[in-house]
Amino acid sequence: MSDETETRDRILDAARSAFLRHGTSGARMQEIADAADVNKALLHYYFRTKDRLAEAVFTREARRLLPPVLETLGSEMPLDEKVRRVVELYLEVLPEAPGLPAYVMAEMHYHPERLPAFVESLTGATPQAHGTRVRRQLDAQIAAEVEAGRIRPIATEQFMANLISLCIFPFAARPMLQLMMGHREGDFEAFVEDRRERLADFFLRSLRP
Amino acid sequence: MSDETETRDRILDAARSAFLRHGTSGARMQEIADAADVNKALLHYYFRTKDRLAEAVFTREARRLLPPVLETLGSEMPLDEKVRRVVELYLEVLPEAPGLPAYVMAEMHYHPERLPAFVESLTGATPQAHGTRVRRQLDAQIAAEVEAGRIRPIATEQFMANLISLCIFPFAARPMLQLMMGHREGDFEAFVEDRRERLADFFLRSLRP
DNA sequence: GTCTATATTGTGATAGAC
DNA sequence: GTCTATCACAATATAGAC
Repeated sequence: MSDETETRDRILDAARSAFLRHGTSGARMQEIADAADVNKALLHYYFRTKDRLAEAVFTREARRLLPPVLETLGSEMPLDEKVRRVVELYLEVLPEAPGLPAYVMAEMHYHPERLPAFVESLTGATPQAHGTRVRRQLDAQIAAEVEAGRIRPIATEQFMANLISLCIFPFAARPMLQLMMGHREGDFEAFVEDRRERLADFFLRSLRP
Repeated sequence: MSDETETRDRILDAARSAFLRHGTSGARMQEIADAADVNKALLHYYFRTKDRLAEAVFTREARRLLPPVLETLGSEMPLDEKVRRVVELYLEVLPEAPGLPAYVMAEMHYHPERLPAFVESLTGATPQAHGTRVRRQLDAQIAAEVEAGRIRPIATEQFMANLISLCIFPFAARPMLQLMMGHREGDFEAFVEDRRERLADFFLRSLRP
């Protein structure tokens, strides 16, 4: 049973790699089995279908990304700290996961109907509950900061969209960015390093009165 | 031959719809044929393989998005005008193309080796040429603005990444954003409308000294 | 250019031994 | 739990008539 979970994890790792490189339907069960060093039949033994295997991978990856960010945004932490924390979280994890954001966004478009149940199983709460909790917390904080004259008025939706866009997009569009910027070996890593130091300030500065 | 191009376009439209909804390998030739109201064999007559059909769709879509933006960024236009123009371009086109950014980004990750040749065929110039032209033009403009004390120093790469991220990401991650924001029918459109008016200012404000 | 019919291979999934 | 062998069908691609 240590073997059991070890094999299961090996399959998940192999599947993750294949799915991120080819997409769910582009990946081949045979390739995953080979990479996990097991037989194809074993994939079905553990996950029944390709679709469920993809779901397991998707869930495992999302669990690393969504909960910490939602928790941070919905917390009592001061607004500027939240911004720094979210930037930190994303720029820490995403460099280790090339292809993940693009894969996730594409799959979300291909199966939007699965999303609500997915988030629910992920957080233990209905999406609406999370949505409104984060939403209200940010609404209140932004209103208070505006009232105190520390930031300009901004719609909470735009605040969230801007922050998350700046964190995730460069990783999702990495091949295009590298091309546009004439990147060579290692340039992207340096770009990200620079970004880790400056992104939060860039964002916060745009909120100044 | 008016028939010829008309049929070809009908196939491209049908393929576009299928690819954006299911991805290249997830889409079925039969579905495309049905939607275009032709037989499957005709798809191969016009495009030989599914892969070439996908490439044709990809190219046609990218041709609408990349050249105008690269041209704007590489032009002699003042920096703040460039920002407003790029925001305008993207927020004008992307609402009509749900699923396109996510599809494009995923496919770029699945076939990064095709990208250089693709950009070359698209713009008639090598990616490096475009890259450096846009790059140098922006480098010079940013340096001049900094020198004049009108903006804070910022690396050109961060400038470009930030601008493009803010424009494209919300459309690429639309399903997730809608969920996080508790959107109902029409809410996303209102969000985009608001964004069209405020995004350029948000970005430019972050550059202020 | 467009169709029907068919070839052929790829691929997810299962049966059953060990 | 893991394997070998195989099924069943889905899906791309082609041949050839009209």
